Amino acid sequence: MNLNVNKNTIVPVFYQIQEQIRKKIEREKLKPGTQLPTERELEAQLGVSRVTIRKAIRGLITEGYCTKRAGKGIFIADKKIKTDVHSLEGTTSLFAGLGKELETRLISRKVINPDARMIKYLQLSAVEPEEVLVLKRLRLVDDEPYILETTYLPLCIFPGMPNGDFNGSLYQMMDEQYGIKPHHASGIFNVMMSTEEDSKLLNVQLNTALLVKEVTVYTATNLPIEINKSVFRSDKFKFIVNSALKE
Amino acid sequence: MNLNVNKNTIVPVFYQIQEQIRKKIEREKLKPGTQLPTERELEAQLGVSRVTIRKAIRGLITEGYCTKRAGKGIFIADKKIKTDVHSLEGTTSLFAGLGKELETRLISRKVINPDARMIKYLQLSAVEPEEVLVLKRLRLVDDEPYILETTYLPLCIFPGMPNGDFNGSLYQMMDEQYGIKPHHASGIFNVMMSTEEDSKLLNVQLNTALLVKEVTVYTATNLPIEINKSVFRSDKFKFIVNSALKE
DNA sequence: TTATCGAAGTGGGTTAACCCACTATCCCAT
DNA sequence: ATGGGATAGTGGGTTAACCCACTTCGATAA
Repeated sequence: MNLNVNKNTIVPVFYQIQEQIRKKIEREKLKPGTQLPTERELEAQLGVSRVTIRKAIRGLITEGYCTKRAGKGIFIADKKIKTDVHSLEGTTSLFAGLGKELETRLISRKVINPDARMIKYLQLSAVEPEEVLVLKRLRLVDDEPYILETTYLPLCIFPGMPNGDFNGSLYQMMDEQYGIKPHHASGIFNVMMSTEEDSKLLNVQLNTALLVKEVTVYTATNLPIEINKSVFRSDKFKFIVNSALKE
Repeated sequence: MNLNVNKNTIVPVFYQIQEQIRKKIEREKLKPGTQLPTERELEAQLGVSRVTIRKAIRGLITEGYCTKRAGKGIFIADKKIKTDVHSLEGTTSLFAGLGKELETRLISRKVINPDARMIKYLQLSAVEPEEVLVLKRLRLVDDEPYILETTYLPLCIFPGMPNGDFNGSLYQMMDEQYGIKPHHASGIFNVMMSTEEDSKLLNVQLNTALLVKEVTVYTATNLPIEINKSVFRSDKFKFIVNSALKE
């Protein structure tokens, strides 16, 4: 690996290692898919403790440069997919555009009574709120999970929806079966650490940094039709921003 | 603090602690500004090692729930500012709208020869590229750093710019002195770990997760006038997304 | 009174050692 | 030939101990 460490400096050892590996990846001296030496090998080669090695790698994982898998090893991550932070219907069509085949796997479907937050964003009746269909779907490419998407759909707008087949494009289904077209959306974008469930489904280590986009989707007439929470693996995505400055 | 830990489970101890504190913050049982017990106190109270405590807190810091300061302690972070991922000119006006006084501190100004990336994005001459003014500016509120902004301005468009005063709104200056108005922008949005310089300037620990927006700004006639790289403290900001779906 | 220094307390970094869960492989019994 | 189980190797988690840098604040000295 050709790394070296200077202990007679204020710069933390874990940081020195992290930066050297990062630079090798950026300069493409380490290519996607390459396996790094094992933690115990790096420990011996560099003469530092395993804890320090792991601290160095953890930062690289947060930024999406590396992935780890217990029992297997540490690997250089593939290049990130650029996705537009705006385009929502993109999820299905984005991957088609990239020539990648997107698989959608339904994790769970249930009908629930909405909480205060959903009532507010979906503009449901405060007195007798309609039920909401909650879909949790995993988006995968080549059997590797990319996005965990949770969708909240008011049943008053989509009656009979709970019996649908959710392995295709949801927006196509809305259009074909209900004549409803999503038009615009607003919401927030943030960083979170993976929970146990996220980790299992997205096949990442517990407590990995993930990117979350949570938006309310409206029709052209400003009728809210969906709350969409998408959790993106940070080693798989970077986000494109296209802004028009306000007047 | 009223935390407890169960060691007879597969769920990692650090994660149990992290989740309990997170929930207390979300339920507002722990309010912004509150100081948490010291690492050594938590260690004693919970009967776990200090390393485990620190691992738990680190996740909360990445998500922006907590901040730490050597010599001082661990604190619950203030609520995040919601900022529109679109509006660029916002930086100065956003804070005005929030009733917060934004201070801009010039960190460095230099004139450089652009590299290949800048030539491409600023559409400079490939043969004899014009020089570029690089401004690094820190944006602060109440003496607390919020954003580290690096701006690349082609001197062919802004002659004489290097002698300006950069403690106000840059876009106002462009308009008043050069008659140039930013109109739209495009670029990427991502997560990164703080470098040594970032950490010092933004007053966060080395290797803290930060949010980066890097865009090229254009006039209404599609003339590129600026590359803007803004590094946001993840404990200070969440980002608003407003999308119009494409046809 | 004021400036300075140092002690105490905070988080930051590192180590060596240990046990566990997950993965792959290989060998053996069927 | 094949299924199953032991085994070795990977990362995941945790501990106790140590030293360091930064902050605070009080005691001391000018």
